[in-house]
Amino acid sequence: MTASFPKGRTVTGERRRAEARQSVTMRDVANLAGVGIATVSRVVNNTGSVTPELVEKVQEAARTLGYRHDATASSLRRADRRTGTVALVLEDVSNPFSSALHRAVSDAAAERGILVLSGSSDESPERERELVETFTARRADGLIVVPTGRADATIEAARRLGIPVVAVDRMVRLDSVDTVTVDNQEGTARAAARLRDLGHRRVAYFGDLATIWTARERFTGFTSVFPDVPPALIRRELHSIDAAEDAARALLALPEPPTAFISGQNLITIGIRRVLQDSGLERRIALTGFDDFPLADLLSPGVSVIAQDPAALGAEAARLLLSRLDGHNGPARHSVVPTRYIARGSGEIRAAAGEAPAAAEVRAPGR
Amino acid sequence: MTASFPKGRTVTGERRRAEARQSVTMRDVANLAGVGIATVSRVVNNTGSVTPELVEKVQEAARTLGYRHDATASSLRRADRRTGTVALVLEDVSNPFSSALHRAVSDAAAERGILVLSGSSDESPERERELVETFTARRADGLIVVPTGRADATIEAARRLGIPVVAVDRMVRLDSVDTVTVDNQEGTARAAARLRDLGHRRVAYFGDLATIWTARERFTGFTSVFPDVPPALIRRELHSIDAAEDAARALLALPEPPTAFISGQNLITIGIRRVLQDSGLERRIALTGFDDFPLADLLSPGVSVIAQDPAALGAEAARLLLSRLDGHNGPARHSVVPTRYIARGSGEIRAAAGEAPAAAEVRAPGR
DNA sequence: ACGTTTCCTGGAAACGTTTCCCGGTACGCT
DNA sequence: AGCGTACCGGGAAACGTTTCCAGGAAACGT
Repeated sequence: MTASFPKGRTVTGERRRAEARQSVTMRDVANLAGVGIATVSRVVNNTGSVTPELVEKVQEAARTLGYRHDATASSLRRADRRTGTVALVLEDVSNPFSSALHRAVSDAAAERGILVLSGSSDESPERERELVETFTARRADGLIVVPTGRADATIEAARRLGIPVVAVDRMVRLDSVDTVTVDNQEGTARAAARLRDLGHRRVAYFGDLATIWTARERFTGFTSVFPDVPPALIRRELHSIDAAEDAARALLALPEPPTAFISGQNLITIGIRRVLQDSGLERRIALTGFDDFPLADLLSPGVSVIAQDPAALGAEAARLLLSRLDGHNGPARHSVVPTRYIARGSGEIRAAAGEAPAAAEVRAPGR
Repeated sequence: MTASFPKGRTVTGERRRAEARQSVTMRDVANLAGVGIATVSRVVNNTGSVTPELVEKVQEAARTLGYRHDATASSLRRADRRTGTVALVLEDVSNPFSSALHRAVSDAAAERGILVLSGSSDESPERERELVETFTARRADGLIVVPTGRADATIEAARRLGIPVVAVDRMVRLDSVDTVTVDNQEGTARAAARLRDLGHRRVAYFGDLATIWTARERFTGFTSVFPDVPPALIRRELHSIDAAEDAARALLALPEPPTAFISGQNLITIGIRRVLQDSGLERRIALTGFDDFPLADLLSPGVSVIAQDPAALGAEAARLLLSRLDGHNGPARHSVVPTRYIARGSGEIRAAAGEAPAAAEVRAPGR
């Protein structure tokens, strides 16, 4: 009895299922309800029309059997081949910017019963490539990507497969993908101009990896206001708090240290601030950072930032993607969401009168 | 020619596919390579053994045709029915604790080529239920859940379907699920004892919703050290920064305000600190929070915390889940990962000599 | 009252894959 | 040389679903 089963058609299947406690299928439900399998499908998806009486019978049967719809089988057969899944490639699921974006996308998707797959590229093109490929293999209905900028070929491949893609936070050269970005240049330029107006001339710029589109944009914004800052005050390729700290320490040791810092990114801002604070300079040297971070307001002085709204970014990306899923088929669209300058103090510090403030002056208590 | 197709077997399929630019299947590859479809499958999964020569031919064909493996069809037919997906139900994808956990799980999964589906329950049992049900419909191979504690029935249902579940951060009453939690009681008790040893007697406790297991545990830890703190100093059901701020303000207005606060959670800690800081009391009244948060060290004084390690939590949860996927079938296991007290200053403030410091004394400049 | 349309239902054919099973070839052993 | 074994490859049957199609009953119009 346990060894082998007769070769008969359905008998084998049902026996095996019963034996192995396999999942209960539409056929089981159909049998119990005494209807055709097609009817069960119609009831489950409540599509087509079926007599209320039968609906009740089917639902009853499904309930007693503990039937669970199988989404994979469904999407395999379904005409549109939809899986009800969108995939999200972030830089790092755990950083605040990414995760706020994640949340916004997730919410927009959930509203339509769509699930979100996600992964972290860690700024690595290979990893991005892997993720995009896995996601397309999983037949995600659409892709939202924060592109590293060096795996565009893979994104294009996904596009050619007919999967809609929207690039978020960073522009991408392909003309088949929607993008939603932030006005990086404008925001940085505005913050820079503000420092200029406060009398700052020696303004240091600390930026992220130049492979990152936003980093380049922000830097451009900076140079548009300070076209001839000495190269010694410019550091790029900074991608961690530690790197930023080292660089900041180095600049402060200069004979003519900067009177203000502009940071192109979160972690850099924190690194600079930490060094400033360690040296007791946080009230003497101005600091403005791109991208807000939690608790920036609790520090004293508060850290002024050019805030972007990752949730808005995510929501807009989701909107674009969902419209594609709804069949919209126009040319690529490019949304730009505005930044907002938040004055908290650190960006409102005036330049000291002299080019290089005397040490004594520097150490004076801030208030 | 465009209207209808002859009824012949393969012809129809191929024509249609060509016409509609459908995805290319194994059959297409098999045809081009001049092999059987089974061989293509073997090559793609590199299982079984097939002549190097044929492998080459198949890969060549796959390449020229741009063949993409279809994971949904694959998992449908596959004997183990694996989808290569685990699902993660968090409280909120975008909060630092959740997202760090997310990241750890994601990394462990990625190592095995497993993808992660995620969703936010927002502490709502209905939402948790929905998520778990959707995930099981999607046939996720396993589930990692931060349970609200009020949707256990659904979790049990998933378990009965044979899907391994691990509950993380919070205990769950079911004996079919592995759990990994933090030593909430012990950690809180230790921090409380420390305050007691610094002379504090009027210690306020601010806790999260009592429906949350961790909140109850932490509170228990607190009362074990301060069994008879006046009820006025105890606030629970706090779940946002704002709520914590209001409560903190109210307590400070008391004739006998507390000399120390213990916070059961991140946002509460921040709320308390903000109020303390607004009142210039951050150096007079002690504050210890459960769960670390970024920049806690940059404030001054730094905020002392009972730190948990969400990444470790996630990694352990992933480990437990993956072992189940690998076939481990023992009874439920319960991991407890330790907390760590981080002294940064705010938790090291001594109690003032008098029971209720005079107003003048309180307002004196901190330094 | 009869033809025609509409509606509901069930059987069966896909969807793209894995896996079972069997035929065939090559090889090793006696 | 003959036999057995091991191995490789292909055809076809699943997996659980949706969708096509056709049949039958009911409703409708004249």
